[in-house]
Amino acid sequence: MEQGLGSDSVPPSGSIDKSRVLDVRPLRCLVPMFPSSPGMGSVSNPQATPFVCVPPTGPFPPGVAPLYPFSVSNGSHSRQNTTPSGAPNQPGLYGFGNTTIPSPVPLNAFRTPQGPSANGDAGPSRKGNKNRAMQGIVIEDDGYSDSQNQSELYASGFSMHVNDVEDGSSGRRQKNGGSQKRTRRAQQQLDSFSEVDVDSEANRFLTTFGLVELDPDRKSNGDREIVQRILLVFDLLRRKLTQMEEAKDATPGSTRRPDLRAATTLMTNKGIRTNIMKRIGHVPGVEVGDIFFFRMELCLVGLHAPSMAGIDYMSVKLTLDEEPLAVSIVSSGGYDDEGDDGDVLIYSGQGGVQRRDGQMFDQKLERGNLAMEKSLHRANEVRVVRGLKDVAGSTGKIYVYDGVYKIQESWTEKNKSGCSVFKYKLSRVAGQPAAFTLWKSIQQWKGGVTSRSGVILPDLTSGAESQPVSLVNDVDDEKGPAYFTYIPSLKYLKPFSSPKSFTGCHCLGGCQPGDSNCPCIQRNGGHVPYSSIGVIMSYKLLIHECGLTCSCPPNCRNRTSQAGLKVRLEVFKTKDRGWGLRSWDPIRAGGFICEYAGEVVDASRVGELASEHEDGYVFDATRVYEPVENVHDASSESAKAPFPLVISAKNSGNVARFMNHSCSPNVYWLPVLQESNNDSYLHIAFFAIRHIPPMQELTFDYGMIQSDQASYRRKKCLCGSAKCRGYFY
DNA sequence: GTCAGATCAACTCA
DNA sequence: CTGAGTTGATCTGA
Repeated sequence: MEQGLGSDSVPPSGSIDKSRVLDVRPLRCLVPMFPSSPGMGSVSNPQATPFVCVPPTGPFPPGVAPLYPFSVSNGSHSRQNTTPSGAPNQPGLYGFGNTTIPSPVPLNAFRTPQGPSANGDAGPSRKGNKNRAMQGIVIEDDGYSDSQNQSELYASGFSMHVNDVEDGSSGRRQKNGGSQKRTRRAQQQLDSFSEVDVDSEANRFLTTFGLVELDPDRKSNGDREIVQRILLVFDLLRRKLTQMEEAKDATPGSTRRPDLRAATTLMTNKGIRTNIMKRIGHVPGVEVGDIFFFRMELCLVGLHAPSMAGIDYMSVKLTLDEEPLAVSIVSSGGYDDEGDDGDVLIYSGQGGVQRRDGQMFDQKLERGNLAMEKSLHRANEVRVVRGLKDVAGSTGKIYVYDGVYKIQESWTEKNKSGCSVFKYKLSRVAGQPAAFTLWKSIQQWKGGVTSRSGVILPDLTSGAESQPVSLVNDVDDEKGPAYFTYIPSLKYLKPFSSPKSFTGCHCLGGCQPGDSNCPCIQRNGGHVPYSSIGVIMSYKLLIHECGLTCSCPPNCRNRTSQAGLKVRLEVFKTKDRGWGLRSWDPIRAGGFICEYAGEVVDASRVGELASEHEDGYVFDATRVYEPVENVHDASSESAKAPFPLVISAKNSGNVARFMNHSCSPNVYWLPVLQESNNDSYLHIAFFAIRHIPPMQELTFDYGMIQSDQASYRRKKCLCGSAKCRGYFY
């Protein structure tokens, strides 16, 4: 039987003839009769179809049902009486809020205030299985907080037994119990490393970041904090698993998927995810412009649930019937989506491709395509995630949340193989911060097509770095910071001396993960601390990089911080905090950004530096750092450099001297030690805490001073974060 | 009608 | 370029 259609609304035949659904003509000529949609009438073509669209709020013209003809029942015209007009609306949430449709009654009409909903009496037509009903509804806190529904929720796959370690060895808790697929998979995992290892790693991160018990409310509805923490734990776990894979099996051909493994561990085994309640419109905790590097990340934070499919949709109870509405799409260019000026997107429907042999056939008006069609008529907001090629050169993709769009029209086209494909034209809802268009602008700046406005110097390093660093002021008249000499790395007059001699490694081709004989890898606990693209793989107190006496080449993975800038940076004038630093390129969580260059200050001279401290051009590794729960894992309680390194960047330094303080930073530093014979050179390297979208200011926590000088060095903090301490040093 | 398990589709990712 | 791999929706049968 069909789902989601009440017996009272089924046509005389007694069941829905699917072919009729699929044969519905492309609905491009259907135009919603929303009173305030001028211009849309121009595409109207009344003769093509007997269907008439009506405002979701009604009133419905006589004989016209709000839904598709095949679900019309005799009593349809009386349905408006059944919608609770007094129900509190959430303007914006459904995308109708500030437009011409003041009251999104149909979309939230299904939300029942209290008990009755638990018994499923939301309407006689409530069919479909429980999952469907539950996922189809945007729920207010009171709607689903009763215990029955919560137990239903967990029964549908969200385990609460987060500490259930003994379960780990036997594989994941899953619906399809002992299928061969799973056994084979479990065997493969045993071959690499055991589920127990993964589980304990996951538990470690979850404990550190306070996610062991994720309360149901925050699973249903996220916030910025929980979204960032979940993404952080995901990426830490993913990197850890990658590192473990590499150590076990150095052959690059092995197709393992740490991203999937990490996501499954968190979502399925631990129930760590948020915004699992699908909704129309923005997702709490995810901001326009946020970037992601894996599809599973979209899934974890509830931005886009399907792990592969491009269209996410939900069932919404509009009147007595449920209908699918699109909630989000991922545009990855896989179906040659074309023609967009940044605010308009032409999106292709899904399906039409045989996955095995790539054979094409006509797309059908079902699933996501049907939901898109419905959303066109309902004019609800659809989240758009743009998939872009990673400019950093690696094969991966970057996903940018570009905010909400509305579907303007739809039609079908014949593709190259002669099969029909659905097309949807979406345009961006106005008033949202630039996201995708910003990326396009940056591409043009880089290509020299258009120039960045307010550029004072195209490259303030004068070629000292491998990448230019622009100096930009589009805020006021200031022509630049006080004069200084640009040097790309830290200048030592005299190295620290280490007690025991170190002669270095002999890895002529660079230190390779899994090479247990390499002394540099040994010093790093058996792992190369960086990935092949310069991402720090796990959080340590200290990184041992290869030094002067190592035989490996300069491009050795274990010399990442010596290799210079990886991203295109600019020094810019902030509104109220002097000069700051930001990046044109996206930066992955853990990505190396730069070191802190300058002159090493003799410890005995530190006292003389008061004025430089005033200027903020001093880096002091001897400061006390608050436990940075968002950065360091539990084993690294307080970061303390092994040597009392103090750096002055007043007279000479690099881009790092422009990085401002924030109490909620997106960058952190680690001490990096390069040893040769009895000499120790300590450097300070900066890494991204989380994914950083282009043009977001880079900031780190300057740390605390524990001395009597503290009080007069104290400065008012303008970082503006919710967790701001109010001052910094 | 409900539920669990199986199957299927999907703009992945290395 | 190929294939192992995931989630969520849908289907099936008891």
